[in-house]
Amino acid sequence: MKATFGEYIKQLRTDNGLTLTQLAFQLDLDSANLSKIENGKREFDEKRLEKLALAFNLDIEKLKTEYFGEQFAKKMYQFNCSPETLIVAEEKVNYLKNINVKQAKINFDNEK
Amino acid sequence: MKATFGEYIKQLRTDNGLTLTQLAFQLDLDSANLSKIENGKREFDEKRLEKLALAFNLDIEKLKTEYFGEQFAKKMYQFNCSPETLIVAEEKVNYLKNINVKQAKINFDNEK
DNA sequence: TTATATTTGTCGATAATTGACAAGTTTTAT
DNA sequence: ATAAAACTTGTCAATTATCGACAAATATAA
Repeated sequence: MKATFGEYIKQLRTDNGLTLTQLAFQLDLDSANLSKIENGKREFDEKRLEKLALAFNLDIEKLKTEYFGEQFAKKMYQFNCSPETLIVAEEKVNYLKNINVKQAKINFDNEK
Repeated sequence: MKATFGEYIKQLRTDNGLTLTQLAFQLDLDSANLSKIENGKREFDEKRLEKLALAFNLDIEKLKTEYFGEQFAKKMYQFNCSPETLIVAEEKVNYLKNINVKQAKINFDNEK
């Protein structure tokens, strides 16, 4: 596993024999900026995840997992969060999904 | 558990019998903006976590856990991330801590 | 009602992000 | 060795996001 998403992209790119310019074109990016992304000097924008998946025929879900996983890790490292943070996050995601389901049900019932 | 950090603050505030104006003052905030935070229309800035902990005599670590946990949950919900994301995050945090420890050791050794 | 508390809308200032280009360095091929 | 291609770095203007501040509207309570 690569520590940073930039390294991950670089790996993909070189493994597939692409130049910065070539990949940057597919991602609708300046090659100089892609270089910075690969070297951790800029963020990769989530709006380009789809294009990245397309470029290398990757599962978008796996890519998202990698991408957001790293974002969370960076934050946690930066602010010295306890591991408990992730457990809380999990609980809260479930809570969010639940209230959404319930709301959808209410809406559905009301439409009848 | 409250789903959003705003609700959590509101709970704390009302439980302690404070008005928006009173708490906002302690947080160095406009009461109107605190209201928006409580109602999820603005973000609570992490730089104020300390003041919040002070205002209610809370453990800053627990507060951070709650705060960042919710941030991650929101992102995951918004982008429909798989639960796997959190596992990846955990791995990556450990990885980040490790390389930092190693780097510190190298620096230390080189100083000798 | 009158006062107090809360919510909502808006706007300008400030800060963060991004795209773009130039200039530099490194790598590769001949 | 040198020329071309690939990569890196620096910078800056433009865009975008965030924030503080205030006014006005609504809700709550005395």
